[in-house]
Amino acid sequence: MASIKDVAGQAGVSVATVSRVLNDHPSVSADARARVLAAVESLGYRRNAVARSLRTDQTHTLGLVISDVMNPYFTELARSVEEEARALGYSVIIGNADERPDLQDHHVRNLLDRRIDGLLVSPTDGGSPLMLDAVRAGTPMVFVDRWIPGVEVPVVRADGLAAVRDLVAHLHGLGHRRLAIIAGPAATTTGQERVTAFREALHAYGLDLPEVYIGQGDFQAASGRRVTEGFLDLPEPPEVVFATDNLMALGALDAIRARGLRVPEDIALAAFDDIPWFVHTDPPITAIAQPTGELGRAAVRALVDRIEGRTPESVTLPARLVVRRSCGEPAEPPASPEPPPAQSPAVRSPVRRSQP
Amino acid sequence: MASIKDVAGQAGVSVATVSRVLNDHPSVSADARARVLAAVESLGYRRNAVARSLRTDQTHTLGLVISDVMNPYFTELARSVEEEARALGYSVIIGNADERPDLQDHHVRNLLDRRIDGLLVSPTDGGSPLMLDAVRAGTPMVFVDRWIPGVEVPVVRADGLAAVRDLVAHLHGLGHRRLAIIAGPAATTTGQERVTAFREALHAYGLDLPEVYIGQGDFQAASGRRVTEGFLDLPEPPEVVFATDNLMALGALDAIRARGLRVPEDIALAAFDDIPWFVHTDPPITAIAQPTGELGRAAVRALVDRIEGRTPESVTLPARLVVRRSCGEPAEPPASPEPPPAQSPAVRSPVRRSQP
DNA sequence: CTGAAAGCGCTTACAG
DNA sequence: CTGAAAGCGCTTACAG
Repeated sequence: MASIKDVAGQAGVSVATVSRVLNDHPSVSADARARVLAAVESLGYRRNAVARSLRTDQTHTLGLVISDVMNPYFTELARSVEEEARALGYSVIIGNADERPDLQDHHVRNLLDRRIDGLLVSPTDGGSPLMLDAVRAGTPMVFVDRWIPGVEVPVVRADGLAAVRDLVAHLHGLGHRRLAIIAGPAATTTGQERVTAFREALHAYGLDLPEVYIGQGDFQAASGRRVTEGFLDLPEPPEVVFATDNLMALGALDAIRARGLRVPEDIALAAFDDIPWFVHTDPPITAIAQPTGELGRAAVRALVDRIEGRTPESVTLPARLVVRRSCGEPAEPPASPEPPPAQSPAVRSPVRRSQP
Repeated sequence: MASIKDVAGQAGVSVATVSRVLNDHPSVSADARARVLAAVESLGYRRNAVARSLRTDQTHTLGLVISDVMNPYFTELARSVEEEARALGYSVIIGNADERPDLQDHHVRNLLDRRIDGLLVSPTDGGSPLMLDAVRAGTPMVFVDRWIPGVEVPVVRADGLAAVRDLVAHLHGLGHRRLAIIAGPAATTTGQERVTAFREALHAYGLDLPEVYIGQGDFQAASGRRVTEGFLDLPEPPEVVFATDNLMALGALDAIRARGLRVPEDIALAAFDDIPWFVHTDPPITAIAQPTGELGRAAVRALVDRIEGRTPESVTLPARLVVRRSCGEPAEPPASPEPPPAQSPAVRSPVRRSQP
């Protein structure tokens, strides 16, 4: 592949001059510039980013380590991250941890070796020595969605507290009293927070969250299936299952369907994270929606701020409840024989509901 | 960040020796090795992959340019690609073209500049000059899923012909005669092939595929919605809509639902590409499933073969029909005069069907 | 087994 | 405005 030296030779100038026109440096004569450009064209020259990075000590690349690409929530997050990064002149390399700490470390190591300018991570665990070292070593870093407590790194995330409270209010209003939750890994902040928020919201209604109604999942579909089967085997099964991510909700649906039970008649289902398919499942699933695109963009901005010497800020955006039919229809008609605004006519028109 | 020079200093050896132990070169004394390793540890040294790549002229990185990460089919493809690549000692950088040729070129350019060792692409169009140049320049390349006719590059893809024929047989058996298709971009091979396969299968049953029943989509949900609305506005709407990817099927569902119509009673729906959610949509959707993971892995193997000097081979794997309920119930019970094995009893047990 | 040295392809003060 | 030269952090023949 042609190098800058070849271009210089062809254009009859020094490599310094070639470099200058390539980098839009002002002090280059129009004539030299023209000759260089012509040589670039005729040689099909492409700048070697590897050499450039070595010399300038910047790769203009961001690393993104997410817990699971197959989870539509993270897919969307990754997409918005790449978009914003591109807009700011960076590319991004995605590392998929698949909810495995060892894989997460593999990717962090790889990304660090590649000298990415900064790292965006949604930690799968409480923080490996490697990750902690990276922070200590001064690697520009920002946490998205999940974070590691006690580590001095900006966090960009959604606060689901209010939405979980709304959800519990909705469920309580529907007459449900035995509510169960499929939790995420205790080592993740989202895994813990969602359970805590749920428990507190229940307490506000004088309800308890007994241990047997807390199933330990790992944010993957199979665990949602397993936990739900356990719930259904209970002498007194819950009336509602709240899956703390969309994949576990899928698993829960699988399990419920496999027993020949119906949602919401036999058991209600709600999920954290909203995805387009929830509008079309049978029944449409009530979910807590995060401002995913916003989160991704804000995270990139924070990281780039940090990289470029500005002061990055943590960002917390609210999540919101999207009521559909998987928890049952409201018993009380508002104002008239029918359902209240939030879960009324629009319920039947899911398309509109999911795109407010 | 500590460099190899720092390590050499600390260990009291030359940088050459450090490099040798780092690369497991045999001729290093046990003593030197130990001192180097100790220095690496105490300094927290991490090899600079950028410098290494510049020197060795290989990045051990594969580029993957896909048409749309948000499409679960491609997400899974990307995942399997990364897995196989990792197993073979490569990392992968994903470029999301979002079905936009300009974005596709952006990523190809970026990847080429980064000197990736090889490129895996699922082309969004018929081949930009940039892409063609890259092939001509000898960039190791393999096409996955879609390809560019006339270009000498191995192709790894699924053949949907037989599955489309099975689908049409299924639809015909259900009594449907007016079948419409939502096509993908004509510039993509999959966009064309699926229409052709569908038309030919229809002919085999003496059915026609009139122009008005061919809707031009772009593999994105919005186009599925738009095209389906057009179908529904026809004086004589089709009895079946076959969406040639899962996102357009989602859009079609949206459009059908918005009119208050039911699937399959008012209109039947089938899709190309199967995804886990199709089991739980209302109704479960009949789809053509590709061996996605296999495709991703085979593509990586072909590309790495090419990179490492072996002769890569094109691979074509069969897709298969997965019958669910979105096209209607078989009129006749199996075992008797009607449906062939492919669409019999299991139809009622979608969970099992999707996980054979 | 070990080290000095060249060189990968760039960028960037420094002189002129 | 332009070029010679140093140097980024590695690897790898070449001598010894």
